[in-house]
Amino acid sequence: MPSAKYNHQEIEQKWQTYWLENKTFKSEIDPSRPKYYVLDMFPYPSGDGLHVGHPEGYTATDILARYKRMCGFNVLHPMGWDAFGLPAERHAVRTGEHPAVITNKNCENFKRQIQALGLSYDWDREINTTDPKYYKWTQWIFQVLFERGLAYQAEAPVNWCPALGTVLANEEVKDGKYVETGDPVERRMMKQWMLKITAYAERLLEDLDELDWPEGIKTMQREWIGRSEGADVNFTVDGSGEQFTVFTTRPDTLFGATYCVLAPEHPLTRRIATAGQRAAVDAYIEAAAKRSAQDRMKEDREKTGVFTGAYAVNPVNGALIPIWTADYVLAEYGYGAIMAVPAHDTRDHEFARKFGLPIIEVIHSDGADVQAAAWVGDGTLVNSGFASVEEIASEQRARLAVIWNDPENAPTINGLSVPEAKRRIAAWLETQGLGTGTVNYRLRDWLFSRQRYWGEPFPLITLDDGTVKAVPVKDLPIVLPELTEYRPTADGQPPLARATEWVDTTDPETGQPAKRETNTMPQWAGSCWYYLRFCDARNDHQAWSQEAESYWMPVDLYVGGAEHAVLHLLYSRFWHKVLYDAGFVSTKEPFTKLFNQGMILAYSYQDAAGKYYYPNQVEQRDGQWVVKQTGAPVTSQIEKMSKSRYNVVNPDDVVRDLGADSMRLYEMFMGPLDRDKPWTEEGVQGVHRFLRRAWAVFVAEDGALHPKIVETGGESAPKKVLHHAIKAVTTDIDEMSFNTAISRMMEFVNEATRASKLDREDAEKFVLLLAPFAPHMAEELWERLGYTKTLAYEPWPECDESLLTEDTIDIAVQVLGKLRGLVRVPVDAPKEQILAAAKAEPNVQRHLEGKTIVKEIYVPGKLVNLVVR
RNA sequence: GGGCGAGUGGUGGAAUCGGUAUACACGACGGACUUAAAAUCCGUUGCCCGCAAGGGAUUGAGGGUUCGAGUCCCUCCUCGCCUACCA
Repeated sequence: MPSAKYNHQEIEQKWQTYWLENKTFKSEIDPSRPKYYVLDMFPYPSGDGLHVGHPEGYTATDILARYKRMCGFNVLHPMGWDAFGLPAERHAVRTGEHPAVITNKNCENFKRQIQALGLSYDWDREINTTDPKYYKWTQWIFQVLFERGLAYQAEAPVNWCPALGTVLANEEVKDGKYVETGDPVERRMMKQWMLKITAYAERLLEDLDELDWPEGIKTMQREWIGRSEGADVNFTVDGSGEQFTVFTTRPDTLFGATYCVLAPEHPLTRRIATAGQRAAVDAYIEAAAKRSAQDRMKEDREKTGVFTGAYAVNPVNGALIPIWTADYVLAEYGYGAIMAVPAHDTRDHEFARKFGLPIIEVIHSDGADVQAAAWVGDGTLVNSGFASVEEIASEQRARLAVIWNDPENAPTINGLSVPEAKRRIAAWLETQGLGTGTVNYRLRDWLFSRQRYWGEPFPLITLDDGTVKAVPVKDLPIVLPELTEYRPTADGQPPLARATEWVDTTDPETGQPAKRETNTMPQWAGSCWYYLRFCDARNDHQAWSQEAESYWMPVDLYVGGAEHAVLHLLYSRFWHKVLYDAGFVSTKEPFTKLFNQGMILAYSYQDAAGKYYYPNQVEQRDGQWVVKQTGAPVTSQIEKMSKSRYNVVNPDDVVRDLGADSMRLYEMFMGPLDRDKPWTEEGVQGVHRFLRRAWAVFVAEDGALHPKIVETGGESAPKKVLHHAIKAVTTDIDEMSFNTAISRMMEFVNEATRASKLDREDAEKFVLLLAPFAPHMAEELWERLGYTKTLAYEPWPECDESLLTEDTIDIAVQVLGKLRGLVRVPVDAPKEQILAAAKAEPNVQRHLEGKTIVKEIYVPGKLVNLVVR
């Protein structure tokens, strides 16, 4: 006997089991059907379990997946675990337990929680980045990069985090701290594996244009890549054979260069320092090295610097300009050296003012006083050139004779506009052999090694002579060795150095002794290509087959948080392009459309002392929030969910109390998917009530199908509302406006509740409409309507437009733009008739009295506006 | 400092192209059911004036374009996120 009440626990359990046992959502290549690949950013399975933010994106993609299946698409909708990472390693260090143990436990918990939400994943494609069967192929891709010369070792200034005992990527450091934990980070020189992402800078930038991604994310990637056009200019150090190159975006201001600055780390800085300045320079370099990135970022960082005592020759006019060293010049960008033009660069201006260096105007703009502030805008070139070489002071000419290819060709750009001057001077520099037009990128090569245990080992060996070789593919994966102690070694070596038997190996080709790499790959590695593995997740011979890749790729829709705007998304695009060049993938870009869901926030309650209270500890009295027990007033605010704020909502509780369908529906109903919005208990209750009302339309008190559902109800109010809903829900899903789609379904349920008869056909169509949103209830109702098979592949209902057209319509009548009445007219009434009816409307007449109509505006089917005087 | 986004009832939000602002939901209030409460159902509900008919103001502030502006343009304010010496 089917139960009468909406028992979400029973229903959800039943259908989740059904889907799993019948592998309802298993997807296989089927060239006869169009494919749709909809992907979630797979989670790091933390020990805290799922929070309500995860299901927001997952529900959105699940709705799309279920909808597309019903529309006849062959849908690929997979899930997996980005399971390497620091928390598991820290746990291992503390307990001595292998990180895989806790990792697998967490994965199981996540899986249980995700399955409890009724998400339609093809679990046969589940992957785990820490599984050797998976990371075998991560290692293989690394070798593809290595063999193409895109992986190299370099002594590089790195972000060393003493608390973690490892280096971090630039992207993982913000304000001198590790973004995840806030531990301070300092600079060190270390030999590291680097990936040459800069070789792809131009393509990573260009191909953004074709992507259907949020503009904000594209902008962030463009800025991260930071392309800037300019010129390399060579300077000689006066009185020594030394030379250095600077990069500038403003070669047009070369005549205004009054000094140069080398980064403290620049190799020449120490070398060119004169005897008199040496002590000061050495002290400055040392201080700069010690200064943490944190200090360098200080808000009111006053510019500092030291004169080296040396002078450079300005290549355009032979002037001697002092060379300083200062930490406002970054060693990692360009050449770590600049020419300073204080008149036209705010940073140089600030520095010049502080140290009394000359400021020469070379771009003139009326009203701009370059002595007071740098002028960075447009203008006309002044003080920039010579009619002939004779104009140049003889002493300067002598210096120029040495460096110019063509000593008779003096530069002149006076009177030109900025863009024209840039072109002219760049061309002149080239003929003189003093520089070239170049493009620079802010993007740096990707620091790819970590001094950790819980990551992919590098598939490389180093022979005694220093030769680095890739391990043959047949010998992959290089599996992590078992350790008893996961701490770095006493002398600062990564934990893998403890596995001496593992480190000491032999070259399988020559039998020579060799050593394995003790660094591991960063967490990004596994997530760089997981979307490709999903295409062919159980392939033991290849990372993926060409057949699977060409059928499923690219990802049609990728949904995740905006926090991965640059890192993961840029790295993935980079790997994908390398794989494209190597012929392993058929598309230039992996993710056609990207969508960022907003954050789910929550109310938190705090007393005057700053102490937080759980929502159930407070209540509202006369509009003021107070602590229930003490009556002490508290403030309520909307904040990010966090344990310390006592405002975390646990999805397990929601699923247990109100059901997965309510949880899903509520997260979609809260507001637009891409916006941040606060969770409220009343809100979930509200959608739960909607589901109960929907249930009551279908199921009578005795548990049988509700008698109001009849074979033919004729033209009924619910039918009309249903077809409106079909139309709106269909376009809303396509546009990912799930909140409005749900309100349309609510309108139908309200109407159907009121109605005494409901066409069986309409009842069925509504169930199909509801299915992507509340799949458990929909399946249950479908079964109660007499079907024995899942509705997952039933065709999506179609809207009958003829039902939406009305015989009569209401036309709004405005006088001078203000609404004064409504007239009901036949839908095909001619304009004249409508205008006449409008003017005849009593209230409209009152507003026309004593006035003359000067203009009549008629918007067909909408309104009439009468302009009077 | 720079970039992006957002500001609409008591609350979350809706309004496809410039065309009836406030759909849908929450909350609140009133009623039914109940010994009572919860749950459920029905009704009312943006603000001001008015018994009503109706009128007035209203989408962060101010200005503009237009027959007509939440929507387009300019100036400003507030909040959120991202970013920060990149030559």
